[in-house]
Amino acid sequence: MAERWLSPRTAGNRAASGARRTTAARRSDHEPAGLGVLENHLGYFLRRAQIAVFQDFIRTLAEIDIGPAQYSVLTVIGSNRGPSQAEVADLLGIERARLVRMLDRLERRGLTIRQPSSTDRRSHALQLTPHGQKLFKRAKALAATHEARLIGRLGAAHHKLLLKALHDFEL
Amino acid sequence: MAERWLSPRTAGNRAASGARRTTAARRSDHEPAGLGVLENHLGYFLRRAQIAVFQDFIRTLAEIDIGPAQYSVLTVIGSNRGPSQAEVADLLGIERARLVRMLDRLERRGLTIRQPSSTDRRSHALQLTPHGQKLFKRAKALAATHEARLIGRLGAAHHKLLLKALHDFEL
DNA sequence: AGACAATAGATGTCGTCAACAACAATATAG
DNA sequence: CTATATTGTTGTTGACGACATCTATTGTCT
Repeated sequence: MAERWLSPRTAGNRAASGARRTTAARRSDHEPAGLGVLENHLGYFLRRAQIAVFQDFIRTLAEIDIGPAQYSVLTVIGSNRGPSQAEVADLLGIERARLVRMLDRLERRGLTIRQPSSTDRRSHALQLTPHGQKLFKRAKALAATHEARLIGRLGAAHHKLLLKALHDFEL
Repeated sequence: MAERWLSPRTAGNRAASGARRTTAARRSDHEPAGLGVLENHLGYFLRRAQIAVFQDFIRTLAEIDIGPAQYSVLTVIGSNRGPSQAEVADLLGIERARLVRMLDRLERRGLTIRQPSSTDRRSHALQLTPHGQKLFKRAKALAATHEARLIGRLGAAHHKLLLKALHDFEL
């Protein structure tokens, strides 16, 4: 079951939309509600950073209706020659059953196809369609815009530091 | 709609369980499947780090069946005097409707209660029950174990650096 | 060569998530 | 006093995450 720290949402939060102060904001007139020990948990801040970044990504790619998960799958398919579903699922760390359903939706949108493997009749060689390639090209450009915005906000050095620190992250 | 980068899972991955190499592993004998441009996306690595940390948290607190979301809610309720649902939802950045259902489940477990507010008949003052306080105490101890393990893995300096970098994260 | 094990992909199912909508009761603003 | 906003709740939807089970096919072992 997916679990997550709950954390303050970013763009689109109710507090941002309402003109009046929220109850929480009013409360801080006397005794601000606090996060307690959550302040010391890396997981909590990882989650909220992830939410913030994902929301910016989703907003940025909204015009082509591609979310982070779809982008990951398109990227792996587009970067490898006819990978199998097992390979894609393994690489991205998702259940094969889940990938089946994602591919179903991508196929319905005409973005990817399942080609019979020439060497293993159980397998498919996944490919982007011409339409999928075109859309993926646009997705990459938009994703680059999103990442540039992150870099702008964090600073190039900070962004690089985070990328490196998280890249080597292992438990 | 919840979105996420897909990324390699950590503990419990199929590759870890099977004795034989996976298709992806075999493939690397000739042409390793790659992540493509995902390698350069902060969001991708944020997601996989978050997944790794959450899974360790969930394993660590499995004995008391408390996930990150429940822990967050219990922490805010336990750290504030009779907060309202609106306050808790605002602070944690979740929809009020969602908190209602979470509180329903926590109440069913006998961990929290909704006291009528003395000042606002629309509101509840949320509280941990004695059982909830006891369980929350145990949860804090287990969460500290989880965090200590993170610190052990990352190194205290690295952990602190990440915590600070993510703490100030804003989009 | 044949039996058995493993793999690839698919479908079913369940509880929960995330989000949106709509509503009633109550508080606040004017 | 009336209009607007807030609090909490219920309903609903598509997707997620996970597990189970199945068929077709390939690989391994004897």
